[in-house]
Amino acid sequence: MRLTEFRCEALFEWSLSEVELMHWADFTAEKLRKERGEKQVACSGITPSGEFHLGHIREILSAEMIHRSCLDAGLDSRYIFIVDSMDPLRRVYPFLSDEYEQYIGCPLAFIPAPDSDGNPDPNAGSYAEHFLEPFLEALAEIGVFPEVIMNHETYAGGQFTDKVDSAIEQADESREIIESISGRELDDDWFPYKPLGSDGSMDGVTVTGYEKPYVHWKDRHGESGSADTRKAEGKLPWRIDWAARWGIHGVTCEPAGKDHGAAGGSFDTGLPICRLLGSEPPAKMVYEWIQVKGAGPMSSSSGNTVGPIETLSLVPPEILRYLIAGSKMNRHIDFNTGPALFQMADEYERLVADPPNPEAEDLTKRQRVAAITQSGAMRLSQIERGADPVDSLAGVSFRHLAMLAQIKTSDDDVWNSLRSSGHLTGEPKQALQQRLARMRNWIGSIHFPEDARIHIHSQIDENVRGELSQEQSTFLQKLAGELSNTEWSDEAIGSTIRTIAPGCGIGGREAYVALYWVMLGRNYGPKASAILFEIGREAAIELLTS
RNA sequence: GGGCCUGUAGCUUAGUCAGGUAGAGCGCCGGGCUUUUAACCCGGUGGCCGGGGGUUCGAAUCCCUCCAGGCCCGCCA
Repeated sequence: MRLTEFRCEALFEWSLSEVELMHWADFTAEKLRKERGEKQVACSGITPSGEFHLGHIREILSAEMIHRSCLDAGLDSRYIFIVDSMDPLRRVYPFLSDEYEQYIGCPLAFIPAPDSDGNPDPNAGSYAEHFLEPFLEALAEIGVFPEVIMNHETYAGGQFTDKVDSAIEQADESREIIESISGRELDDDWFPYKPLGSDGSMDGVTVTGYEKPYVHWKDRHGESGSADTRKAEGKLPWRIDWAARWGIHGVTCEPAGKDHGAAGGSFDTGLPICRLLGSEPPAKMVYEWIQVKGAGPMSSSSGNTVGPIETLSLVPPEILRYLIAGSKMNRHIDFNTGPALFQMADEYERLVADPPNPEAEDLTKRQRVAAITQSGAMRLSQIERGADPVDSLAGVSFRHLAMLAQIKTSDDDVWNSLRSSGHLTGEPKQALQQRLARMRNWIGSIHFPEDARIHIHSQIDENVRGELSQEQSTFLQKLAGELSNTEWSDEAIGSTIRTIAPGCGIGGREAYVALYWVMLGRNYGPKASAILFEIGREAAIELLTS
């Protein structure tokens, strides 16, 4: 704990003189302090339409890491997560039944959630909540606990009223900003507020007048009415809504995807609109796309990308955080749930085992930059802020767990194995249990790399038989005979192997190579005695004598 | 058409903003550990920093230009 505090202090010291040598989140925190002072509000948002992807995770983690960096730098920081629950249902998604046609244009907060068949279920709560819930659970797994703000509640609470009034009073200016910056032409009947019609949809509703706080409308059914701007009876159009909420919540930082960041995109129009409505906007900050690819055919039409929930079911959360923390924001991330996961885990574990020390004196500028960046990435990758990275490994390497999970079918056997090898004392912590669960998911999925898969043969392959020397064959025969009397434990089997080998005229290496050849069809592998143990006495003897 | 980002070793990349001898990890090769956590340790291999031009004593870094890739400009992060 004290060490962590010291490191944060040290980072801050660096920042004063060598701001450029910081991790991007720390750099941003420092920049925010200079521009906006001690109070910071980091923000990210999501539309709970049900279509989530990893880009959302990148956005959220970027904001959350900046928030953590602000806290680490001693700033008074909040991280808010705005749910666009007032956004309308735009189309009938593939996972919805046609019955949702009737809800198009209605705010997601006000329409029913689908049941398992995709039909509206009046007893399942709101659509927005329904999809938000599992997403928030996923966020909790990666250590993200935002202040959740449902945008429809902000409308219902009247917090938007002044902004709405301001936008309507300055409708011409708003229009001018959007048209000149985005380059697109707005319809003549464009109005900076979209009231809900008689059927609860904002589609086909025309504004007929404004008398604060009421927006009068006429809808496609010929009905007319008035929307109270102090309530959730309508909303601002996206480009204005976004700009308005910056002011309402005092947002000082909100990373946006590069679609919003493009010239003329919603960030560019948001900045002047936010000022038009009387508030100071956050500085423009844009992050690149992220893509996580998996193996095999996926439901998604665009290649075979893996969604955030599925990714989290396979990838350890700190590794996912590290993927984001270790990449610069403007860097496109291509990741896969195959071999790259092993590599990323290796890299992470190397850093944990041998933490970079930015304070070392004999470092070149380059090395110091790397050390600072890496130690920042490690710090921000922890699920719990301030936690010791060593704890995240729970004492077991990713590769070791991959092996154990394959040869031990029961979790208890894995724990026993870890106890006997000294990796574990007592009962496994929840973190370790989850690691194993994810590992099993991964191994059981098509994403697990084929060459990391252990295929235990049930009999000697003919090609393999040809490779074996006379001595090796003799060894295998003798071993088979001996195994029928050997105590069936990992250790005893190992000892038997080592005892028999010399008597067959071969060294230990050749003996093991022979064993691996017949068991796995390869000349190397995980601990041989452990595999034999797992195969079981009878099957093992059958294999060796086949 | 307008704009943004990227191009450095076989792969992933650091360094680019404030120019000062190209760094790292993985892979690969060799050796060690009298042999197993696909581990670990030591050594080695490997880059005209996308091409060309310019500024400079000096350029991966700044300027111009070209090439290649990705993306945005319809509320898809």
